[in-house]
Amino acid sequence: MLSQTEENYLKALFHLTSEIAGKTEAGTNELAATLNVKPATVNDMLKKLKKKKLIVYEKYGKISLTASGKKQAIEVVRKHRLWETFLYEKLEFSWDEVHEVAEQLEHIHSAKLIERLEKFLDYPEFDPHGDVIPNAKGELKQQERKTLSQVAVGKTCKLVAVKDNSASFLQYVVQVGLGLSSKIKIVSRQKFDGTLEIEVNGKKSVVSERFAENIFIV
Amino acid sequence: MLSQTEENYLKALFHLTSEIAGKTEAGTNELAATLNVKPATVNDMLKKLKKKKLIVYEKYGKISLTASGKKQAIEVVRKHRLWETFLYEKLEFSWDEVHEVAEQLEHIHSAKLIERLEKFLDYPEFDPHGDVIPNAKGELKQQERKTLSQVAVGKTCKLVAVKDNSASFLQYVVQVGLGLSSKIKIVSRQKFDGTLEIEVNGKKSVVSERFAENIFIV
DNA sequence: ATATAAAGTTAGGCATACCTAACAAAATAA
DNA sequence: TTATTTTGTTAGGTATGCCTAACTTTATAT
Repeated sequence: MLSQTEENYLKALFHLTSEIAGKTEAGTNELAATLNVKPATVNDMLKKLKKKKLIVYEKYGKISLTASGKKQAIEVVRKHRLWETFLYEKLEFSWDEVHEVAEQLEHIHSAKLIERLEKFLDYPEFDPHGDVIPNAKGELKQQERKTLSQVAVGKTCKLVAVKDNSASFLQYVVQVGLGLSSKIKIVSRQKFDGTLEIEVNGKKSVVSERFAENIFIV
Repeated sequence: MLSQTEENYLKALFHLTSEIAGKTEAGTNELAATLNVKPATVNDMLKKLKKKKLIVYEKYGKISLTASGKKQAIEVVRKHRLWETFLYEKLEFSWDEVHEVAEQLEHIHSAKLIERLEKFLDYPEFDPHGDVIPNAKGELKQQERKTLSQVAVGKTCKLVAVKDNSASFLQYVVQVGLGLSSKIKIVSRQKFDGTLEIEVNGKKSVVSERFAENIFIV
């Protein structure tokens, strides 16, 4: 049985290596930043997780999940999203309140509890944030993703991944105020070259069609 | 914020010093047995809890909860019993499955969660075991207890406390197969002297009226 | 009243999960 | 290509919560 901490490491690795499309490996510092601990602490845990065959990792190398590690990470994600759905739909929590409590609830160990909770919620497919809830077999229905370039003017969508992985592109993404789960509103589109005006957290930006083709949204 | 372990110590102390009527203090070994740890471990924790002013305790002395400690213990009990009710009523857990999972759920920290859960369950007064659920203020409605001698023939009741605290009596109680929460069925009563025939876990015993007057039931 | 048993305490250890400080390797920039 | 920055590692330390073994105090029994 994994500790809460181990589960959190696996979950963070899962998000770092699969939600941002294309990236299949993560680094020590990156993981440390995600978990709000120091790189030295992560290093300790990497050795432990490797010994348990939950990650693939060599000294000074990149980190990725093994099949076993990924399976357990997805189970945690599944629990998290089911609990978020419960809090939102049954206990009338607001969109922004569910996450923190679900962070705790996701670590409750009981297969029957999750099975029954899922049934009680009538087998939801998406959590309150629109993220896919993995099924009991750990299958993550691939969200059919469109790119930002395909969204109609006036619509709002959510960033779920980026296609290009280069530093220059990612820095650009950050500069526009975007990140995973950012809500993007399409303000206007130029017929000439597909240039978009978008709005993110009240801030408007103009981006090229090529940029938009590299943003996966839902 | 208390750790899960600290919460478990307070909860155990609460049960040891208030559920068995009359007893207001507990001992190190007793607490160790309840928590399935060694007395030395309990000793460490006692120092910690004392420093936090959650318990009253002197070296080689008996242990009891301070007002603050009791309040926090009751909060844990409240959470536990609300979760048990949720599992039983909403997720169709059986009577004997709820406890283990509630042991985990009771440690989730979120005032709003418990508030909303209680509302969702429509402010239940008793958990699936018939135990009183403390309200949000930590008030434990005193269960009006009858004694075993007042129960009608054919009825089944639950032992919640004993009146007499002597070793001879308690040993007798154990000998009859009774303990806290035992279910007792009244098989027959002699008109002559109130002698009862009772059934506990399928085992029948004959006890005197005086014995029955010393057993609190619900 | 004293011997024995039970209850409680202390010292020293261990694993987990965190830290800082110093260092080593790899990536980036001049 | 060498200097610098970034990234990653190691060693040694901390607090929590558990342990065993040895000891002390209190309670019980003769």
